[in-house]
Amino acid sequence: MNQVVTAPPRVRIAPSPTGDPHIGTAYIALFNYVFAKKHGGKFIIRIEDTDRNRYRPESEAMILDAIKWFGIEWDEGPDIGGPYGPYKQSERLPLYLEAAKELIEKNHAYRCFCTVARLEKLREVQTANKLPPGYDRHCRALSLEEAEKKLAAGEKFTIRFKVPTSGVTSFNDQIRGKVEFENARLDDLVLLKADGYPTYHLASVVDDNAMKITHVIRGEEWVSSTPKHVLLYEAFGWTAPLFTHLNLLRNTDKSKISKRKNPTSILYYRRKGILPKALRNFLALMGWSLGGDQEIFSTETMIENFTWERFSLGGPVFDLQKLLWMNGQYLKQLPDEAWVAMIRDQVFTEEYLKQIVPLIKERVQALEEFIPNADFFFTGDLKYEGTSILPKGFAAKVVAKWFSDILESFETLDEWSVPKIKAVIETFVAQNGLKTKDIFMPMRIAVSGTPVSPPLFETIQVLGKEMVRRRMRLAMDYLKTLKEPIAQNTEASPS
RNA sequence: GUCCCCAUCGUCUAGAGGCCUAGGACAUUACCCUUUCACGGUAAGGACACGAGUUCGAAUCUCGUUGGGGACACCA
Repeated sequence: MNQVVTAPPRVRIAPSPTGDPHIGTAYIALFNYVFAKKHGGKFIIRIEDTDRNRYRPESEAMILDAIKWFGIEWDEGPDIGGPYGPYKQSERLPLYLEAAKELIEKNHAYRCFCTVARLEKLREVQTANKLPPGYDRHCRALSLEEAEKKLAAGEKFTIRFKVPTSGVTSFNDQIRGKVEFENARLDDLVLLKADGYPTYHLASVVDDNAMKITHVIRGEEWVSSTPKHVLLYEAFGWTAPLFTHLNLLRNTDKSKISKRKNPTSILYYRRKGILPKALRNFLALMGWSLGGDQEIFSTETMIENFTWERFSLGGPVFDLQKLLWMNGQYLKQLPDEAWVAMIRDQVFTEEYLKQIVPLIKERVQALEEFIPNADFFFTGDLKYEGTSILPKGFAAKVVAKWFSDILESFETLDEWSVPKIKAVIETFVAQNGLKTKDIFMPMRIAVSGTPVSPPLFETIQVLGKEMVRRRMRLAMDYLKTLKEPIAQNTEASPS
């Protein structure tokens, strides 16, 4: 387990640009970075944009930006290049094609003409019969002629890996030790999709090899596909890197951290005013410790003292409260000048003020009224009280469900703009046979904390998706605490 | 359902067979400091999941049980 690192390691993180930069990415990045620096190696960022359905063009820049803010520097990456570029998988497509072809030639892969519908049906039947779902290797048995015929007929196909049907595949995880899987339990995974893009499995193996990655340090969710990767390395005749699977950050209920239950966007924490060094320290503690009682330590100290032995395997619950405490510790140490600069540069930014002013200026008569009218643009979590969040005649449970549905629609938005937000709300109102006023007041109170505020859609837009999501979730939590049978004519009173 | 991983206070963890009557931190409670609030200080409650074994001795090693998590996509 205490492996000796001889050559300088090359490690990478491989985020996919499918949305906001994720806190889990920062966590994994930190350990990759620290490990690399400890041993004088290189830390690389590679963008895995092979899923064109979930691809969000704005996401890549956001991820790089967020990691930069987080305070760890990469030695090679899509923006700065490096000796093994390009560092974006969509720009490396020929490589994967060639690799897939090579595997077919070596008889380690085959074309699969099964339709998505057939696979779905198959899975359905398997689950119904309580069998583990998996590909039944239907096309593996296809003769060469049959395959050629389908190919000539222009049938769509994927390329699947021919996984050995017997034997055992194992790997030595740097913190878990030897992990073994029976090959018979593995199914023939897709390497190349019908659209010509590779799956993660193919792309990451090909790239890790091409980029001379020595250590793959990634999340625990990859443990069960690692034997497939090992088998791929063998099929190619390449040496596999050393694997390390870190435990996943968890919600309070111990499930894998999710935006439903926690703010997961790095942007949220930046906006909140969490200091990068505090976040790094906190995330480091989610699985690693210096050894004694010291909890506050710098990333440099972590690098100096880093060993995998000090890593613990239990899935750590992400505790916002402790992060806040730790952030406070760091904040207190900062000189006043730093505070002034931070408030000017991060809180009252020109960009943010420019968005807020047009919403406020028509409702005030003197500048001093600005802050009281715009306070909720600058505060974080709001406190809800009373029952004014409930429209007359609706149960709290119902309103919570509204919020949940609207939040879901917000998630699908490809652009956070007033027209799109408006469309979501209006569609929702129409589909549920509500009156506009039914939903406006609850929404307004949820996002601004007050029944008197600037226009709703603009407010939502300016607050930003992360903040709106957070506040609506908190409002939903609050709604759940309201006693169901609300006395009809009770005045709204603080609870 | 199948496979894999994991298991110390509510939470993050220290603990690598005797230093453990299990230590620290967050949170909680009480008191002190204080015009208030906060900070700070002091204190309290609070855990080795269970059962077998190995051993003179087990939180620490082994096995089983239970519990939790992850994976089983033409997503990563």
